Amino acid sequence: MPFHDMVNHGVMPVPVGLAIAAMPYRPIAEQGAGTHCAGCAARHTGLCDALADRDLPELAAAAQWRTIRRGALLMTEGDPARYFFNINHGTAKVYRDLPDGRRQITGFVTAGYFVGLGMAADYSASVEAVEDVRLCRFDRAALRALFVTFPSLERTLLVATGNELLIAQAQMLLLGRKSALERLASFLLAWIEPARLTGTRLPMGRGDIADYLGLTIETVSRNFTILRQRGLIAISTEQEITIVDCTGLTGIAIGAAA
Amino acid sequence: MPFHDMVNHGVMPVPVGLAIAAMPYRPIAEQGAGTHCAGCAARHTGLCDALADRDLPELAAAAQWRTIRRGALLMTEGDPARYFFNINHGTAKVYRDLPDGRRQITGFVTAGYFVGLGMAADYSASVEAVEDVRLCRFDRAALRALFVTFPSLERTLLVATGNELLIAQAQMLLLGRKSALERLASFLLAWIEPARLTGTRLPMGRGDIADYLGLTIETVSRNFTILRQRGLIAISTEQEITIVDCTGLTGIAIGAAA
DNA sequence: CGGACTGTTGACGCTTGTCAAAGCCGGTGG
DNA sequence: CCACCGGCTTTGACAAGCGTCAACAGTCCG
Repeated sequence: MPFHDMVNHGVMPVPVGLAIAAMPYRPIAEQGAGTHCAGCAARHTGLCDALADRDLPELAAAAQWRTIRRGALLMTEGDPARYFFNINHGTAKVYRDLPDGRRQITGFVTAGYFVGLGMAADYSASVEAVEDVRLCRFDRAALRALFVTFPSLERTLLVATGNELLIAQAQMLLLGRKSALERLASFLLAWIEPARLTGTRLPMGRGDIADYLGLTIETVSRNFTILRQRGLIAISTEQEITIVDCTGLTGIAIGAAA
Repeated sequence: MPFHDMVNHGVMPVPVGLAIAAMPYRPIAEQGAGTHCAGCAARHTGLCDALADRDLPELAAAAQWRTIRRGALLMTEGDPARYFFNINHGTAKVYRDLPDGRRQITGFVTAGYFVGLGMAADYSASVEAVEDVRLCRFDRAALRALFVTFPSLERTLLVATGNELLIAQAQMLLLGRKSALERLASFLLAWIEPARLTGTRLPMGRGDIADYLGLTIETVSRNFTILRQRGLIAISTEQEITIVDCTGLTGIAIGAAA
């Protein structure tokens, strides 16, 4: 449900992968993925979507299923980039830190997203699970070798990386030029299905939202209150959020004059 | 000479293409590129570097040489994305605007850079020449068709797009978390060769720097003065800039405590 | 010489950050 | 069942960094 296609001006554009509708829970520890790929619920939302069924085993040989607990790290900035990830379920935050502790979350990744697209020798950012995450982990070297046999893998990654770049451009506009209220409105429109009448619980806390929008926790909280008092959103005691006035919220998000 | 490899924290990472050393000026109007490719000064800095000499004619068939005057647009946000560009000389700015006129420059592109990497149906940003620009213009549809014959083209673009993404992440950290002084220091380190003793003239004006760093012209100007007064840089009357204290400037740029 | 453009500097105000405290909720243990 | 504790969120008072408005200086060019 997160990340909807909005108008161009800075409301976040479409994501790299579509969220999958539902994902039956199967208690998977750590194992090779070979036997699972064909019937995998993420069969057509991930990297494997680039291949035909008969070619899946070759890809599966380079992959492993993993479950990452909330708060655990998928990767750490500066470590050798051994793996490439494909999120199947859950949410993780991608971030960079400054030496004195200031943090910028450059993006949240959910089902269907790739992690590790920038192909440098070392990871360029840290990634931490915001809620429990299930994913497919690929060995980078093995994956690169498969590019020769299956150019469609490279095509899929090129499209995904290009989309990430567009999202990044929108986020630069947000961080460089939007007010706190405009940033929060943009964020909510990207994460909450506007037509949905029941409340949506965001997986990340106020601190993560602040680090994503380049603000402080207090400023985020104050602007939540402003949006609520103006009747644009509703917030339940369980922190479930509903968009009440989508038009008004969009107007704020794109920075329409006054 | 612009864009040097810095430490990780937020000083902009390496660019997608290396700047070429020198580029002899030839008054080229508008013509097919076929006869020029083999001897082109950008032969090994652009898209053509992905191909062997004997395969160049096929790529050249989809390309045209162009010269874009300072202030002219390469593309406009929202227009159908017919072309793909490879800069050979000069500097251009990539930007997005909000309806009320606020502008965010998401990047400057120089020799070796690709423009139009995010493969959407419409251009996602506007691009304007900051100084006269010479470039190779490719027809997108024709280029896509060549991907089948020459997968190495796709590989080159994937690497380039990945690098752009890393640069974008660094810029998000800059825009979201760095002070005005830290932003300017980061920018100067990316654009001026630190070891160079003679002054460097930046191709863009204060307004463009402000739009790139998410600041105003006045704030940029004030922080130039601060860096100069602290003895970190020198500025001649012709607006040529020299880095005097690279260590100190780097310390500010990465946000080292105090 | 005069006008346009770019860059610099100053005074002031507003948005946002900082510091502090209180409310709310869930979990734990008596 | 209730008291207590810890984390997260909200709210308030205040300060600081940056934006806004305005004036002025330097350069280019007619």
